Amino acid sequence: MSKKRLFDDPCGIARALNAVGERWALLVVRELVFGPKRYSDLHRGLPQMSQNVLAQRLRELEADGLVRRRRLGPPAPAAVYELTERGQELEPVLRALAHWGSRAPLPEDGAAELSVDALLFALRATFDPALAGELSLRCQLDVAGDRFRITVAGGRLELDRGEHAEPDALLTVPEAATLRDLVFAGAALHDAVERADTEVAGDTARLAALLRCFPAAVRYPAPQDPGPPDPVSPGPVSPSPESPNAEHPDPAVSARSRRG
Amino acid sequence: MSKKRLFDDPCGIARALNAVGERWALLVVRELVFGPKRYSDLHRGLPQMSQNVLAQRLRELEADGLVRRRRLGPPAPAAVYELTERGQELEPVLRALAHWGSRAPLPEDGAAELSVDALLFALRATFDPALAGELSLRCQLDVAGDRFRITVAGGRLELDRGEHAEPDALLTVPEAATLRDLVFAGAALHDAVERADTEVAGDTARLAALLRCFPAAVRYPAPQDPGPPDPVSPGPVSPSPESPNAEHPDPAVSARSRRG
DNA sequence: CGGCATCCTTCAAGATACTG
DNA sequence: CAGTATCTTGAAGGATGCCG
Repeated sequence: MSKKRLFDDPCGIARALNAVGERWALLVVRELVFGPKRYSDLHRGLPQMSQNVLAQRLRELEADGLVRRRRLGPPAPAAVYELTERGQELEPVLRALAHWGSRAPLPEDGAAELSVDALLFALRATFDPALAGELSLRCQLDVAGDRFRITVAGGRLELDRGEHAEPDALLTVPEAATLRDLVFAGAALHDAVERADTEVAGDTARLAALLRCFPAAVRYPAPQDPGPPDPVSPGPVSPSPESPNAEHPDPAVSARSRRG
Repeated sequence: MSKKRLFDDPCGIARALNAVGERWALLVVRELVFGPKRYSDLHRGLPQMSQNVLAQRLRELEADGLVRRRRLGPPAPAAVYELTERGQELEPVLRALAHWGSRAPLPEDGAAELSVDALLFALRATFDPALAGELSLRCQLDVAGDRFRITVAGGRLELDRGEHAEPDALLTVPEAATLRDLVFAGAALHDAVERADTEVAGDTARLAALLRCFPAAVRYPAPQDPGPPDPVSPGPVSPSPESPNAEHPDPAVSARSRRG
């Protein structure tokens, strides 16, 4: 029961790091932001994390009141972990980290694949209202069997597990990498469909527009063609000031719920 | 030159943690958000961090392009560390962490004091526009010799190192703990002045109003009197979801007096 | 098979001392 | 003042075992 190593610092940042600053802790939270998961699903989303560390992080997060362990069954004696209210309040932290990290270099020799939840959270964090414009769309998304619903309206994006009653468009991809290429590597929708690993239905024009709403400064290598010339310097220092403060989601756009 | 231990995960959160996820890294960034500092000043702000780790973190942050090492002189052969543009872009991350952590429990047996920069950043992160109302104020702040300028207007707070040309109010405290008690422990301004360790000038009414704009869910123990009963449960789960803090019905703050 | 606990190795963190 | 060198402690990583 070795006591956790804590910062003896009353600063809020240090207190936050005392709860979620240990290695892997925030990635475990990331795997839980879209809903409860079982131990083995957590391990699937974080394959590089050794299981004893996963168990220990879960114990610590539970002791700190960020994660709740719930037993399902008895018919199916499975346990699931879910974020408490306090744990869900970490979403702005994850969002800020993901936004900043989306412009950080990819790890070299990166062989690991994005977990489904990581990819979908990246969409949440890197959605750009300016690129969306007046786009309004309800899209049903199926990634490797996991179903999500996307709603874009009024310059805002909502993304959760679940199903739309009447989606405007459907997108089905066999694995996370396919969607990753569509969104972050500039892969063309029709190419993916022609390779028969992707299915689309409904308003594919607006679906394609949706896929262009996520500007990743560090591009994934394009899957087949070199892609458009992207003048992003890989250097350590940000080359241009860009938009100095594109942070505050203060959309003066009034939400127009279309589609009756 | 041991290579840093990296997450092999293309997720933006993991990539961000590869840069600032190591122990102490974000606290070093915190110490630099208000401007450049020398090595010894960094060490003063983080006394519990051993020097070899500080040197290593600085090397890593510099290698990742978040921190720049700059030589001053030659008259004074001192080196300072400062955040690069990329490093300054971490402020939303720090802000989200500080906001979340301001509701986290204080470390038990906490003997350490807030660093000046940590305290001032806590003001940035926990300022509540709803509590500020229509307050408008330019305040000059002197904490243990460090000078900051605060500007509140239109429900927004600005806080930087520097001086106001024509401040509406002045506040001088000998150490960080004094300001901490005034803001987060509910200490009364006139009591601090009477103990002669604090000096105020100008519009003290609006200054007192400013000090009430920072709702900390986890209250510091009051410095001298037991203070108002604060029903904050130390339990692991947050007792009530939102804004349990009392709002002081003292809206006599809309004055617009001007000090010559 | 899912859900961990245990054992062992490796490497980062922590404390102290020391140098240009 | 601004770090580096050295040593010790302890967490992370990997494998395996156990139990319902």
